[in-house]
Amino acid sequence: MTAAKTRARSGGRGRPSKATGLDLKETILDSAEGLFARHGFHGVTTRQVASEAGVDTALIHYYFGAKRELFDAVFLRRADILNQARSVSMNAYVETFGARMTVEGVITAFIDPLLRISQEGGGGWKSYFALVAQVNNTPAWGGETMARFFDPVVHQLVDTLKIVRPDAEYRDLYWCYQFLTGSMMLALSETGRIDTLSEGVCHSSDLEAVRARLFAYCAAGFEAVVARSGKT
Amino acid sequence: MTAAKTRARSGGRGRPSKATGLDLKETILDSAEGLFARHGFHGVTTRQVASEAGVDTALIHYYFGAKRELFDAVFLRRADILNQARSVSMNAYVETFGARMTVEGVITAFIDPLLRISQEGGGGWKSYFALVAQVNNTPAWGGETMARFFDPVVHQLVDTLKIVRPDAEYRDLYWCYQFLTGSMMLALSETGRIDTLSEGVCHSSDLEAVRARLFAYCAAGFEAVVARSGKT
DNA sequence: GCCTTTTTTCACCAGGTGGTGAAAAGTGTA
DNA sequence: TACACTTTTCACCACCTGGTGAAAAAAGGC
Repeated sequence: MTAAKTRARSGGRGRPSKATGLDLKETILDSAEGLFARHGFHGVTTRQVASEAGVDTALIHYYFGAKRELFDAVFLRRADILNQARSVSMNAYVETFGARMTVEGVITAFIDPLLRISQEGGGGWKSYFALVAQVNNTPAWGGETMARFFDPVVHQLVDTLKIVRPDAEYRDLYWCYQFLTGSMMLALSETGRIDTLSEGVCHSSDLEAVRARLFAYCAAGFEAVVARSGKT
Repeated sequence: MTAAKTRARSGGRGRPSKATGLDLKETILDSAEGLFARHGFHGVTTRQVASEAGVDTALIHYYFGAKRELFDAVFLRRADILNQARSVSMNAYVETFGARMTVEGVITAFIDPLLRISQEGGGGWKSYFALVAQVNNTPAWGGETMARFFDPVVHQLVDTLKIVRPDAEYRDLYWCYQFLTGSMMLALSETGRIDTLSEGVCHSSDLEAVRARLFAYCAAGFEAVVARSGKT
């Protein structure tokens, strides 16, 4: 519905207004992304996607094949952008600070691109992060899906942290990463839970508040775990 | 299937072996719990639940009504036990340590009951935690569901932390709780992601490893956030 | 034994599901 | 114009969905 209106409105007087081909493909992905993010894979029907995109059901299968392939296409579309942004951010940090790197700096370089993209990248990204958070907590097939798309950049984080704290054990690094990703994904998915929980004091849409706390939180936690492990 | 076999096997030679009434109700809840945990609410059909419980589909509606009510029954069944265990644990900590309480102690009293229950409470609890983790990351209705069942004990945590660090602002406390709950739920849901990510170094089923790190991690993060906020 | 109440099964419904095949409409090229 | 090709629509299928009502079976009270 929404997308259909937008599409019809988009062409002003000059150009032919109807989206076609690749544009329409993109429209379908947008609708699917929003719906999957809100209701999960099984909570969405191809009919709903088609309806919101203002498109016939058969067209979805024409472009993407089965429903699951549509889901993968949604997941894949932004994964590359995300991975590249994080990789660039971390490389830049390493090259700029070299031997003066800190744990908090590395973690910031890892997380901040996501916050910035969520803030500046438009509405689609918020849906996407909610989707990833949901997949991250899906036991059945979430683990492999996450691994398939995001493992390399995580290994880059772990390796960089290992440079900053050479004495740290990999066991600790991986566990700390899991704690970190749990916090980060929940914050990025903006479920609204903190709004009601805090009775209006905090807002899950306030990513600036997240930025002001999450980096320090994770870094301190990391240092504490490493220190405790070394002590034992 | 599984449950049906168990049920048939359970009665040895003496007693009538067939479960009935409340026992059967419990069997249905068990099957539903495991399936919902793995595949989410929409990923499970009442037929699957019935089949795994070795029961007719209509019996599910006879006992629980609509599918959503079955889900709520699953969610509710263990919520009370959970909340009471946590509340008792925190009260005991407060009474035992009084003015000598620490942030890490409070956080441990809040989280450890869940770890212990997951380790000692039998297989159903692991499914249940996976289920809660999934609901926690569901934007559509996860927020209200979590609030409905778990808000009171969270407020107890926040209030206790406020006693330990009276200068801390509530904003910081709530954000730290969100970070904490993200880490905790992901660890408890045992998605298996850390196994593949760490290439066998860590195992998501190793809750002892979680216990050895998560409390210190969260406590240090909390202290860092509070310190940073006070400095500003 | 009989009778009432609860528990369990069976047959079934209206509507929705993912997906397909062929026709139609549109587009570009000559 | 005619032609080949891509994109979009339409009608449709076999199957599954949550849910119901009545009959059957079991359990309990007397």
